[in-house]
Amino acid sequence: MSSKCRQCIIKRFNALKTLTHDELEKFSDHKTSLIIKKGDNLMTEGNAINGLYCIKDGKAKLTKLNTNGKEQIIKFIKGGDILGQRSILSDELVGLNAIALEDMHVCFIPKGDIIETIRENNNFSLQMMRNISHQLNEANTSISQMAQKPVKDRLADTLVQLEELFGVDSEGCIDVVLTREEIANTIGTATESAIRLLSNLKKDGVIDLIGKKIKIINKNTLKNLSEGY
Amino acid sequence: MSSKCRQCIIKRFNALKTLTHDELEKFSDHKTSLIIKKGDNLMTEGNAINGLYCIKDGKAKLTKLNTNGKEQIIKFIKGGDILGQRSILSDELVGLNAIALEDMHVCFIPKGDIIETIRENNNFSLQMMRNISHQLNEANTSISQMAQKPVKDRLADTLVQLEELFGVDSEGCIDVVLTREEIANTIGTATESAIRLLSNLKKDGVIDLIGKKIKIINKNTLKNLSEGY
DNA sequence: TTTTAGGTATGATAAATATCATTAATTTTA
DNA sequence: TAAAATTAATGATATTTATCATACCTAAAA
Repeated sequence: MSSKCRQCIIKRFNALKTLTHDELEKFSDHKTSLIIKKGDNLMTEGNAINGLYCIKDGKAKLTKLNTNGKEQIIKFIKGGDILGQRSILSDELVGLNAIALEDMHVCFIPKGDIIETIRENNNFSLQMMRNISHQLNEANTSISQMAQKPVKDRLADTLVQLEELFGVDSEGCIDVVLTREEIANTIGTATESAIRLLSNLKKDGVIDLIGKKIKIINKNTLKNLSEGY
Repeated sequence: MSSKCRQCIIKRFNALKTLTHDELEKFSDHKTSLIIKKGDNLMTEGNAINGLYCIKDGKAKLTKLNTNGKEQIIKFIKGGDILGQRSILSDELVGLNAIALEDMHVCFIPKGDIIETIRENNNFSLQMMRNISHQLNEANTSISQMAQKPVKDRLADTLVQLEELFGVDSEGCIDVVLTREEIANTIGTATESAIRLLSNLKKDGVIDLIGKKIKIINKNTLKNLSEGY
């Protein structure tokens, strides 16, 4: 069941690709494989974390609970992604909730092994830094967009990004199932507003709505909308 | 004029404190001291960066130019801060403009020395990671607040944060001079809206406005406002 | 299968925020 | 110092977005 890290495909996509044979063996020996059910938390805001999660399969939303009780979705993750680096590196509490959008297969690698590897393998730590730095850049862009762009533009941008991240299914729909509320919580608006704007985009022939699924018909129009045109 | 890094006070505040005697000497030999005039750019969005800036003295705003042409202020920095880590670590172009809010004294340390030190001094790179990770956490919080909180709450929060960051002058005013437009660009609203809300806060006796300077009279009320009460 | 609940959709209305216009104050420049 | 330019302030109005109400649809539960 629980296979070797050395053979895991996800190590191709991230900092794990810099690991030596011995380091991979160490991770293999110490790792735990777990299944996270849809709706369950992989990480919880404010908790301590004692390891790194490697997402083998499945999708999750990273959220923050606001003082007004509303959920803000900060980011989406999928197979190949690594979770928990930020908290481990800064030695701070977890800042985000990670909630499974569908059943997930995940490996957990204990903190000790990670810290040891950071200290010993320069390429690994450099790759981690690169990753976090990239995320910081994305976050800064997000701040700017949230602060300055109207809801309609943010929705258009989010749809384009979701398609790029998750791809499309056999019918050409964005390959992730989100409730309208989750879409609203991503762009930072009321659920009804998100629904209304989606309906408008459908009416204009820019997207199609098939149940919960969304199909982008005219990506260029969406891209223009996201920049305010 | 251009003193030794070893004696520089700012090394106490950040990753530089982990440097060895020899590393500090190396930095000292290669560094350039420069003076940035108020309004000048220290870094420019989209440019490559070939070193790290240590802020010895002065204040700057870190901004992003939106597609609609508006400036969004992402962060403020001051003496003791380091600039450019993110771009150097991720080997990406600079993501933010750094614009001096007053005349600044800055040291520039070439990229080569930084990369070398990252590879050789584990504590240094760990400290850098810690810093970036912390910034990422702050950025995520910012996203959530921008997306979910009304302008009034964001203004209240910003005022509290500015006072915590820059402290107060001899008259008890927040010790940084910002135009109303810059305040608006920080919280992501129209200049007139920011002005109006500041006027309201003054009318309610929560703050005082003395020219461009702002004095917080009731910090608790501001903190409550920032959480929507 | 009927019932129930959660999610989606849409109208009506209220509240928040932006824009436009104008004046006043302040700072910069000549 | 006077004139010009920038910044601040405030009213009037338009636009955006949220909230409330209700209906409809879909999927799970009894």
